[in-house]
Amino acid sequence: MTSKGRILVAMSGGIDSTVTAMILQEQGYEIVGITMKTWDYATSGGDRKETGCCSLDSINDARQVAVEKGFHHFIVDIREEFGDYVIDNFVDEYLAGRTPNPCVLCNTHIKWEALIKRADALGCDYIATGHYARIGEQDGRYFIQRAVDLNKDQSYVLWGLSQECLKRSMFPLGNMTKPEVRQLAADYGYVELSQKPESYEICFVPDNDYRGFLKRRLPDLADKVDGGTYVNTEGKVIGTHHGYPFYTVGQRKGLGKAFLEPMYVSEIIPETNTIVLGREDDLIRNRMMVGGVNLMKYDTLPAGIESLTKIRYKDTGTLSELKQLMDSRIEVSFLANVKGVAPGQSAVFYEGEDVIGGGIIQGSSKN
RNA sequence: UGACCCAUGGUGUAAUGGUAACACUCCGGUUUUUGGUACCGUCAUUCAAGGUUCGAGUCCUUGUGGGUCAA
Repeated sequence: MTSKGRILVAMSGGIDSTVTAMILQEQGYEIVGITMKTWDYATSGGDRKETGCCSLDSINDARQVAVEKGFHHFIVDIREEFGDYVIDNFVDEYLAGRTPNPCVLCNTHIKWEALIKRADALGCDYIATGHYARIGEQDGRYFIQRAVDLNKDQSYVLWGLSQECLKRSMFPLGNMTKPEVRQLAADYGYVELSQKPESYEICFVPDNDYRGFLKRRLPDLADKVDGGTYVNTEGKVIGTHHGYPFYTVGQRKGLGKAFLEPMYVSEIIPETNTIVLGREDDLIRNRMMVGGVNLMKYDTLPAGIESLTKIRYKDTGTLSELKQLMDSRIEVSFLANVKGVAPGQSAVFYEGEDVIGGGIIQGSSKN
């Protein structure tokens, strides 16, 4: 077999990772498929469903493709690490009054670490996934670039990857559109797979109800935090809520109480189980502090660098100035107002198509 | 228990005697590898009983339930 090298492909059994494997195989790589078992649906309740990145029940689908296409396939059980890290952090963050993004954590700390280790053990030069993103290189540094298909661009959730990981990662779908990928799947003979609908939820919350997940995880929580107070921006009590962990900054729906106008969660105060509600204008911010920063494109940020900063997954980004502080924090000054800056969510900095880096939002302010 | 005011969806309000409307909540959908946002949509209303009128949320009477003034 004329091989360009051995490559480890993370396969969920879904359309994207399956097509990824087949593209690379066609390009002459020797494929080693790997599927990570991160969570048991059997113990988490809810229906079985596919998800974008971690369709855990599709191990068999992945294996079948490997058999049909004639490459190796391994299953890695990382339930323990996944639980200790991603799920515990998920719960802890909500208890701290923040809004976690488990997919980012999982990519950064679980998925890629496990993949790299396996790649080494299996003698693979590269690892590949079905993410819609690209990788760029400049002055010896590697960085994520947004996908050609902006509708599917997943660069936002990949800001945490280290240089070591990036150096050895490939995203064959980064310059393709979703319709093209579907067509390819059909061309490869996987018609059913090519028509699989997209679906979405946190992979370990299959019923898409994170509040219910928290309650199942912490049986005493609901009673303990029920009956907290809503206050307005003047501090006046205007109602009661079901407990601060069940709300997120910027939230409008689900407040359970009618006010004269739309009200939004403006601030969460875990210490007193208080939620500050404000009008839409009260969500406006133009500065924020980002911690746990991972820089990709630069070793240290050029002074006064401007970036298009995203504060949530589906965000077109806001022009801003970045100022790197000593302790791996970045102070962001937005050049336009942003609304609903939620602590715990990821901030990702873009320069054109390139991801400068990212971090976790710690707090925000106005002027 | 003297006088006066009020009563409309789950909530807050609107409707010269002429098809009961708006906002918020709830629920559903679209979008989305997290949360959330945004957008679309559904359900649902005249306190009760009489009366006047071609026609009553609106006017009259009584009842009920609130509120205000009652040395």
